[in-house]
Amino acid sequence: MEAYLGVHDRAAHAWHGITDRTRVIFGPPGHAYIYFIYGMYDCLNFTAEPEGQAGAVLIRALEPLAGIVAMRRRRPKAKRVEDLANGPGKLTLAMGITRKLNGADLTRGALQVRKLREEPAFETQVTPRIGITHCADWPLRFVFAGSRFVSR
DNA sequence: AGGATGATGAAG
DNA sequence: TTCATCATCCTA
Repeated sequence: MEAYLGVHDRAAHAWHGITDRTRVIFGPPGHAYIYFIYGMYDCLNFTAEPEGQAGAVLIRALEPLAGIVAMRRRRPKAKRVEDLANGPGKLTLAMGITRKLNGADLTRGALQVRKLREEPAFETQVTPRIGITHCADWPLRFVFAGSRFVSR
């Protein structure tokens, strides 16, 4: 995952201020911000700041723990389980997440974030963000060190 | 290394 | 109304 900080972060969509697109980033925390990119892909973020402030976390990858058969069906090009959701566009494809869920409350409804059943077996490592041009060296990317499921 | 593919925001 | 840009993925 990667953090995007808001109006002072040139790499963040919220850098432009409140627009039709960025409205939910300025809304209450715990909601889904989903945007369309490169004419083809949706990317999933969680809003993470109080209402009125901008800040969100881009979910770049995940380790499939359930629903793997359905994920394989949605991503026939992925041969290995590691390739099902090891990128922000791949992740939304594998999960069947689209912009229809933009603004959804993550504490209830179709798309929910739950606590892990057990603590992850990895250390969290902080690195620069990837795939951007502005502020690319800011240490705002958080990965499980050594996990086979992180994005490139 | 380059193409697919279209919304977004800013400028004119 | 145009234009550059883009928090990507895939094939080569």
